[in-house]
Amino acid sequence: MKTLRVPEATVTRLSIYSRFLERLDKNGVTTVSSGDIAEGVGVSPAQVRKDLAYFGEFGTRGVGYNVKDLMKYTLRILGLDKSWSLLLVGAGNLGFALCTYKGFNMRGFTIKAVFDNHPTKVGKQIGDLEVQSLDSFENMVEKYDAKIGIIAVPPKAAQEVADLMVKTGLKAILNFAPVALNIPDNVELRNVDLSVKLEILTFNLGFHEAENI
Amino acid sequence: MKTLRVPEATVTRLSIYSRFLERLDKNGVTTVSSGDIAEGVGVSPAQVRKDLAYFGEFGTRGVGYNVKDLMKYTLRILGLDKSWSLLLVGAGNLGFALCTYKGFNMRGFTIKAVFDNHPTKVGKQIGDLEVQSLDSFENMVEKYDAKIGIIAVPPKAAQEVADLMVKTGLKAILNFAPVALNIPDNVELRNVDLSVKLEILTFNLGFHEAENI
DNA sequence: TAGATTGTTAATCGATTAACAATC
DNA sequence: TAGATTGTTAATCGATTAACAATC
Repeated sequence: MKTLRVPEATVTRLSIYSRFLERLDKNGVTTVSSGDIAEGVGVSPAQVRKDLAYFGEFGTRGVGYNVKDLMKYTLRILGLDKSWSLLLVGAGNLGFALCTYKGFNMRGFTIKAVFDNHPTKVGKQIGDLEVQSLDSFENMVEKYDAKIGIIAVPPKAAQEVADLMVKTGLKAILNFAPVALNIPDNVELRNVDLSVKLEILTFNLGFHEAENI
Repeated sequence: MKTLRVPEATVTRLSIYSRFLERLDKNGVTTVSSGDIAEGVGVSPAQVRKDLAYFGEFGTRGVGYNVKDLMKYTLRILGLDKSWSLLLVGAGNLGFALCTYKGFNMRGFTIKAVFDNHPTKVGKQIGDLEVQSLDSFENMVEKYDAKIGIIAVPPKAAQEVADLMVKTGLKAILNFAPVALNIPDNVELRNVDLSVKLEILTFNLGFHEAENI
């Protein structure tokens, strides 16, 4: 069996191509070349073709790719041909923003329940969800057959929440708390760190200034 | 001159080491080895030493690193030995969450002004900031000597906001809108894409299932 | 001194880029 | 057919890992 390991960078770009293709499709574009995609998302045409080649042959030489087809293929590859139930822990401002974030729904993600252990938060309404105590977490995992949890609690509480998610059988965690979590290998973990990218910017700003001296 | 290009991955990790060192320092730890750091943030000891070696020799053989010193060095390298003024455009839920996000302040970032062009948003209070119309953007860039802008508007409005930021002289942009922005080379741009990492998770979940068949 | 740990070099690994034959 | 564009291979580039001399 041909089990070529797919670089994570390729998956990241695939997600971006996929969204770009949705936009083209919405605008009525029917055919697209690797060069068009490359220009639209800011990579090289060779990169686009190489990335797609990990998964099959989707284009026609001399012509390009059918937008609707390629869009569907990329969505399927990413696992987005079905919808995903998310459980969110942390009903602070970030949790609230994530609950109402349109970008998730547009890609087939639905936050089914929000949890927080702070007494002032429990019972609060966020959109059409009522914030629940963590006591009901396990029940909700079952009820919604959830596989993915989102952590949006302060750093100190994050590991405890992660442990709960692992214990209750979630298979993947998206962590917004700026700490390194300890998680068994069979659970997927990715971190979104809101300030790291900002620090890359300040690093680069400082560096450029230094070069001018 | 020794101008070794620093990989962006190294800068990213440096930001993470830096925060870990702050935590150690707060806990009263005075000395740390590359192995300790590696374990704390989930990389290899060799990686830690290699990353630091881009910037100098900060440790003592046989001993390790002085926590407080290394913390200060990493902060300085990242440009965080001074504070940074941020201008945020987009007073939706995400903008609100970013305004109140503690993680920024803890690293020396302060959002000085929030902007939105929607009539229902202008004048609204977010913490101690009043949402302003974009008409005052240029004035605020000057007033706060801002170098960095944050975009937290819907995808369709993002390019227009980016153009304004470039025109008014900002040097770096952190973009939360899920679109590829067109920006001149002399302005730094980084994107935080909230759903891409989620899609890496679903990709990996699907892939693992397939392997079991 | 013996043990520990750094800084650095060389080896390995992996990802990107360039080039081009295949083919519509 | 001529022009365009894919899929794929080979070459290049860059980052990570392993190993170890230096040295506290």
